Amino acid sequence: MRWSRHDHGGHGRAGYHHGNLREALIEAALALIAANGSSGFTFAEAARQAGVSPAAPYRHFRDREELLANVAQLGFGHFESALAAAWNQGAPDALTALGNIGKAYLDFARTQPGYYAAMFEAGIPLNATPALREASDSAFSIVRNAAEQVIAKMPDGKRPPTLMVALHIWSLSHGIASLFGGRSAVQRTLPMSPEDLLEAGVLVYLQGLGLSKPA
Amino acid sequence: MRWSRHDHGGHGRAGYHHGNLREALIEAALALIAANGSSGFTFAEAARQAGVSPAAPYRHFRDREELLANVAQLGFGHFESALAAAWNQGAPDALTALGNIGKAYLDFARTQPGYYAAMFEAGIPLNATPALREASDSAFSIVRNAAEQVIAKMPDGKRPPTLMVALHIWSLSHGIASLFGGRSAVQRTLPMSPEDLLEAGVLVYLQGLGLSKPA
DNA sequence: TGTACATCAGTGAACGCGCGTTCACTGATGTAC
DNA sequence: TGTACATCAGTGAACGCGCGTTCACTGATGTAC
Repeated sequence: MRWSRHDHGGHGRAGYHHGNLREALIEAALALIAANGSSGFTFAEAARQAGVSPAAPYRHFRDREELLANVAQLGFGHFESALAAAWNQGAPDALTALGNIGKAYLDFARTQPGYYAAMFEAGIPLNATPALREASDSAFSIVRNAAEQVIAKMPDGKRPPTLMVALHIWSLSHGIASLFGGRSAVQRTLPMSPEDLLEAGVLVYLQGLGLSKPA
Repeated sequence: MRWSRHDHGGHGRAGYHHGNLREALIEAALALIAANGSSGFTFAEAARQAGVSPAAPYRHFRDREELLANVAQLGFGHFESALAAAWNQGAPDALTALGNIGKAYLDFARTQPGYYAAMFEAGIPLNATPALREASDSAFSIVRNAAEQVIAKMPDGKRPPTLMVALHIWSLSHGIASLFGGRSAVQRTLPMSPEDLLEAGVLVYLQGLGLSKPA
């Protein structure tokens, strides 16, 4: 956290102006959502954590929902990066890399519960903002692109629709994350890790498409 | 809605005792959740809709969460019935019947948004109540049993673990329902219906297991 | 470089609201005799 | 069949609370000249 240039050392805010309030509010919201779920976040509490009066947030966000939408949008950005890193341009091979995307999905749900809840559980419509929709689409396009490259290796006549495959992978990952990942309250107990469950599911699915892992 | 025996015709409640308050509160909660999401339900409003003072619900539920847990439990009961009906004892054949379970899953999410949200989105831990856990387990066992019967037709050495298959089907259904089903706020637009997406996914998956639909 | 001034990003007090929960109470119901 | 009484399932008033939001305001910043 950075304060305005009038900060006089470690005593917290010194200046009248915060200097970084917008980001501080987003961080506070993130922490609150991670701790208490998406409904356990209030505008007032976020202001309090940022060390600012309850009216101050209105200089930066129209209302509570606009702040939430911003958190979700940022979340999709990080999500996209995480998925892209997992894909790693298809290395070592497309099938393995696609599996890594699934693992990254679960990993994100677990390690970024604040973002994840804002993105998928807060009830914010994806088209609340054009930017939000774009961020979400970009993240999805990583999966779509991965599916495309996996499919490209199939014999010509047997290629399934890219979008469908991408949606299946996404949905399976999302379902497993929702039901067993995160430390969501639903928590059904499992005889295997969510990661293993997902990996096995993706393998079976790809086999059904006529693909199997290279030895 | 039935009132106490002191009801004197269509004028609403007449007696001092409601006679059916517990059920009326559950119905009110259900309607509120369906209309406003799981967080848009309050104890006070439920009491109001049941035509009763705000203190009355405490005669039947310890607190808001206990009422929610009851709604979720009832929901799992209806869910189980719906899945069992879709399975229809494996008719006409196990593979088709398994697909029908998936469709019933989506159908339930869409037509019973109140129950669905209480069950999966309200953040009620499954072990809030032993009865809740049991209701949830019973519903899942329908899928597990269906998977078992599908697998039973496979050649001896190639049978995958029943539980794993059941979890994959459940997860894929749940993921599609969460992302594209219901009239949830996440609503990504699709080039196909959620039902078709799920059916295709299940088919590919089963093919990956070495099964294909009988002609 | 200095000064006047517009703009920006905060303050803090106040509002109305609805919520969850409690309390002593009371009307209605059911049961023992 | 009637009466006394325990129990049950409501009432309604009140509480403290935190929220979202507004308002007129003011200190700090940046810019024109």
